[in-house]
Amino acid sequence: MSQIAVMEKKNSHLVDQSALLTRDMDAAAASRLSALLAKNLRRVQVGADIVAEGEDAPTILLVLEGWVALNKSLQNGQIQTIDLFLASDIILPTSGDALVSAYDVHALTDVVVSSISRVELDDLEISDPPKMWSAVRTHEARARARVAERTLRLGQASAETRLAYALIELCLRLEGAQHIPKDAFDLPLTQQQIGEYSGLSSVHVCRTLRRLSRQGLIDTSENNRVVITDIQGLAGIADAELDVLRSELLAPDV
Amino acid sequence: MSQIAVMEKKNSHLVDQSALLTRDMDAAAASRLSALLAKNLRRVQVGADIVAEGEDAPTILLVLEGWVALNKSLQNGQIQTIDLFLASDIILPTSGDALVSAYDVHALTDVVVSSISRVELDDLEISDPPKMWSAVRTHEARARARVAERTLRLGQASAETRLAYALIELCLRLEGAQHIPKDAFDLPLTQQQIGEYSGLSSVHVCRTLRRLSRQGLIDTSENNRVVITDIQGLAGIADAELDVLRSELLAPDV
DNA sequence: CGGCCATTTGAACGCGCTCAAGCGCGGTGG
DNA sequence: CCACCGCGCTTGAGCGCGTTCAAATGGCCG
Repeated sequence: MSQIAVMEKKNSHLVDQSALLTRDMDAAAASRLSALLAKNLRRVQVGADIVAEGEDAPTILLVLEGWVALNKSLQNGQIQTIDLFLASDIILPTSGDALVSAYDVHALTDVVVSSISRVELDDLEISDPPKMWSAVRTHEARARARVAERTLRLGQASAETRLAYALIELCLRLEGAQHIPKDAFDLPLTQQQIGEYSGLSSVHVCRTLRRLSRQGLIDTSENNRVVITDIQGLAGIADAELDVLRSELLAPDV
Repeated sequence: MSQIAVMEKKNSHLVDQSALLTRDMDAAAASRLSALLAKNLRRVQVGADIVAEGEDAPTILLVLEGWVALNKSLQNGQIQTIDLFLASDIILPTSGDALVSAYDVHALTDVVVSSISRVELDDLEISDPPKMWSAVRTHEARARARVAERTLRLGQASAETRLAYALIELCLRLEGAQHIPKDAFDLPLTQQQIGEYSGLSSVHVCRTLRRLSRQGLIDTSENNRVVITDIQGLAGIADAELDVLRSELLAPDV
């Protein structure tokens, strides 16, 4: 067995995440795409940038494992996290000009990603039907819904509401196939990073989390872990309805 | 001439905006799509909702004339404008479930729109190559860039920066084909609505606009009209570089 | 044990909000 | 014609939420 073949075997469970891209493709096209993704597999350590702002960026970036933040920052260094991505999510790091990234794509944990560059995409397009874009559109619709809900609260709601919402959002996104909220989960973000996500200072994140915790809504005693003890109460503070939110954020693949 | 034919003639300059969708299609497909858009043409008055939150929504909504706001609101009635759309922009009002809108789509001026519903889209897809999606993706990339830039400032920047940025953004989007910023333009928003766009109260919008005006950066003496008198200065306060921003927001159609 | 980083808590400031009153302008009707 | 609205803009006063600065505490690893 060649070294590459061994590597591909070892990583096969990761590339399986790409099933969402290859679905509906004919077998030949699907295997060509899988091979491309296996070739472009990349492991990135916690805290490193997967793509830096202003760098050349792939057109499509696939998260296979770990947590990824899409960040933008002001000249004074203040960071805002535009969106968070988990395993199986699709990141489109380029804005209009389709070459250079307008964002920092940051590894919040050790991460495994794969990617498709613009030229590779053009090569595929020649031979493969663009069924793939349908999956990309679904993911983009979910991302739009997430960003809109967060923007609403960032612009109009209190710190308590913003944080409660962030927790509810992550809780729902992590719930997976079975439709029960995952009310206890690892949250590999520092309070600083939670603040970057919700537009708050780390100090105020701390205060507000403790307040939620004192109200008996969450339990943060274990480090880097959140237990939601009263999801209805938390959803109330987040100004969210769980069912509605779920249908927005977890829309099925079309 | 039949009445419908007359109407289609009268509206032809509007449907021409759809050239961006039909580009690269073969003539037959293009004319079928144009006919569909002409059939679905709709005029909406200032202040009316084009699509209300929770209603069935078209998959693609095309703005042919006027200004449109994509709004979300909290239970207490507070409104946040997620994005603004001008003539020739494409709105994707559905989130995940692809049927019901998660937004209010609101006419800020008298507006002409057209739309393609999910079923119409499926019908087209059968016969027409999905070249159209390429245009949609381009527009979506621009929309993502806009939302990201605004989210960054909504989360991290002062009222002055947010407002300066909003003006710069609109100024660039209105500049059109020639690459000179349109430094004087009609702004058909009340200060209340500017506040909904930038996450500020109408009172503070007023104060901040006056401050910008006192600094000699803008002139708002004429009602519903903005003249940018020092675009470099304004860009400085907005924490933006005009060239970079332009390439993000006005990316060419691929 | 010491060193480092994240979290926690306190104190004080200030930006942007709310409440409230006044102003300017266009439209309507006596 | 002017009186009278109604709506949006303007300005003032005061408050409160979230910030910054600072110091103390806690947890993890060398």
